[in-house]
Amino acid sequence: MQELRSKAVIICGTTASGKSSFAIDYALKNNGEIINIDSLQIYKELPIVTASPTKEDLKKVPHHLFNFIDGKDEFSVGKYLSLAKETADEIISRGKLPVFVGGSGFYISAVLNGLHELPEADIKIRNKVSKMTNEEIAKELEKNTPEVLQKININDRQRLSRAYEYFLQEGKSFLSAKENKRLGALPYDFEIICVSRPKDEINERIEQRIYQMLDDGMEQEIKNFLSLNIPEQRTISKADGVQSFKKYFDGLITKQEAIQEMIFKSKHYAKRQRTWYKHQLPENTIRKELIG
RNA sequence: GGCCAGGUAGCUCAGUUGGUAGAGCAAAGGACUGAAAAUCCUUGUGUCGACGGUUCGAUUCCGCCCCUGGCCA
Repeated sequence: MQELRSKAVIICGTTASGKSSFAIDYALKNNGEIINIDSLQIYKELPIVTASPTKEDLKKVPHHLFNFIDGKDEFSVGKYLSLAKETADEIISRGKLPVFVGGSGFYISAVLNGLHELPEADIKIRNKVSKMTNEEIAKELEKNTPEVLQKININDRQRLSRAYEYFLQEGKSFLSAKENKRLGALPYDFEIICVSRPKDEINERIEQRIYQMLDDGMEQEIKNFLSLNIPEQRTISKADGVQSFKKYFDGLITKQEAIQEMIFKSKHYAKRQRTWYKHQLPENTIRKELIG
């Protein structure tokens, strides 16, 4: 006999696809509560830039895991996964439906499939590795676990560094880690809805939304954020628009150029999301084209 | 109207001492296992402004015309 699993829903879609308002409607109709599954809306510092839910949204239906992590703190999919499980279990215990909403493919994959059993990144080791050049890291990997270099491009700084960090922590090849079983997949019966819109429409909505963000006080928000001096390497600092506006504040480019750069970055992000959703989501995903 | 500088990829420009061209950005496709809005990989034929001339051969030299800036009338 198969155990009876609780139901849960994941609603994903590219940036500016309208997934958030779709999700609110969905939650209202299905006795649901919304759980964030977006890697940047997790942080509290940039609600406007990250298009986090508005006060009006929050009034309509309960939202969880939005804008609560301090940008200077380290965060990870692993941490997200346990928070997500806790939150969803609690929602289910109250007889409600968990409705995950967000665009981060990596997080969605973790929720659905779990993560390989391996230790979290160690900040001390990461800081040490961060001082090395790609060539130096590659040389060390070549010496110790040469097979990982077949899989990782030498320019792919992040994966290169992660593989070497893992070696330093565990003394083993990062590839062997991927043979470990996956743990922590959330034990629910998932319905996955991937919303989309024609590409031209997404592009237009991206532009419109950025002008709306400007009206909503994005410039001041970014200024405040920059005054916190959170390192540029942190993901929160790489939210689309932040570095572009920093260049504008520093007098390196015009405001119009900063806006244009932010638009380009957002379009690139949407592109990467499309690729991910096309190839990485499970077969039974419901693909839904939104209109209007 | 005169002089000067330009007109080369969707954009900004480089280049060809005459043998039909290449960067950045954009665009398209792809990868992805605790940093993921991250990180990375692949993809460049375009009447080289139009028309004539010289030449085996012109985007390159010459003439003329058109367009865009700037300066002078």
